[in-house]
Amino acid sequence: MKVSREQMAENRGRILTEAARLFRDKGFDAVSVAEVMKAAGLTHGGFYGHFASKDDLIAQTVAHALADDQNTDSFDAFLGAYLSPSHRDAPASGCPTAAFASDARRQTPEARAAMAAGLAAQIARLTATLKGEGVRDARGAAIGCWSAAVGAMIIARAVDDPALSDEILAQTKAWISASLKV
Amino acid sequence: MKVSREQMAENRGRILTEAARLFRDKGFDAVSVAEVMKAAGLTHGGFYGHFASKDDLIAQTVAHALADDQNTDSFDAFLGAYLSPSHRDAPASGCPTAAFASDARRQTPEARAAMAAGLAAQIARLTATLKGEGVRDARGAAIGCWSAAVGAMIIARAVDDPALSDEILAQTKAWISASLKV
DNA sequence: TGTACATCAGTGAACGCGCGTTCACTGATGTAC
DNA sequence: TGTACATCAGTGAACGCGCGTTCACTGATGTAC
Repeated sequence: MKVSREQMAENRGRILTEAARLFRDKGFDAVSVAEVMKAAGLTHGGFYGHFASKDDLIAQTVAHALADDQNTDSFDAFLGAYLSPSHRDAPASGCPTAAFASDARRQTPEARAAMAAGLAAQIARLTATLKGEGVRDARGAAIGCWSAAVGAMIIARAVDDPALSDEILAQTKAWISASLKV
Repeated sequence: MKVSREQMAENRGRILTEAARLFRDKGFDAVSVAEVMKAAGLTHGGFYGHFASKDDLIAQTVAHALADDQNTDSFDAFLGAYLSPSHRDAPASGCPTAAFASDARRQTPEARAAMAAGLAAQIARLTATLKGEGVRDARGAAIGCWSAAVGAMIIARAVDDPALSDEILAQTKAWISASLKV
């Protein structure tokens, strides 16, 4: 049955939100179109009224998830929240860069372009924050810090030894902080 | 037809080598058992004489690929080779940590344990190298450097803007070097 | 404002396809004598 | 050392399954009068 224009826009938004959650949790390949639609409270057949293909959904989800990313805190507060065990243990609602970056390489040009745009925006945000805190070569530091934070999160999630995982988060956090105090 | 014991051992080794190459290039999900066997010059039916399942192959490939990792160079030489465009552009023969870490989260306990063991060994190797070069808190620095190097490689590969990708590698390399000179 | 009807968002059965895995078979290996 | 035969690594057809995608249909929406 047809639904109102507002309802349709809301449905589309819910598909994107649920896709962002499921893709971050399980990866692009392991989540089916039917699973996303069911999570959004719809049936799978209606999917193609909203998106051209699963690849199209992936590209739009990457763009949507990275655009939502904000970090207006002080750098220390941001880093503390990012490299925390609770962020590590909740990938479904966590950083889309850490969740999507590895798979992005194998996605369509549209998805990779969205990734590049989101990354450039995040680097710009971090550069502004660090510059405001008096860090010299703020852009170089922003790129280095962001690489270290994303890398530590991916590695900490890969490991099933909780002590090693905690140590990777804590040591990386300490190392980033120390290198900014120069 | 039956083959000699030596031939069988050689076949098994070739399956693991080809799996390591294909999995690094395309990811675990996108490579089929038949594709691995064909790359090793065999047919898919014989696979289950060597491995219990595809998951078993994944776990053994992760263990095998990470065990082969060595870096006996000076830290600067290692870092220069690691964060190079040529390494970024050849994931199939490149660092297995950068290739497997993100997907490891969703693999079997056996694969995750192999990941943890490989990571612990790599951190120990880097710690020894840095300690030998007079770095204080060598373990903390090793963990921070490794997180940054792996994160930069994953991000540089995710982006389809060559200038941004090159900048991520170069700036991360410079940032790591600078933070070790303190 | 009220009515008639064209539009179209969503439904669910169906499709072709490739996957992981199984299994009856083949024929070279390697052991028992 | 030579022969007979049991073993078993590898083959390739076949399986059941879940996937992305299509499509005829339904019925509420929203427009024309």
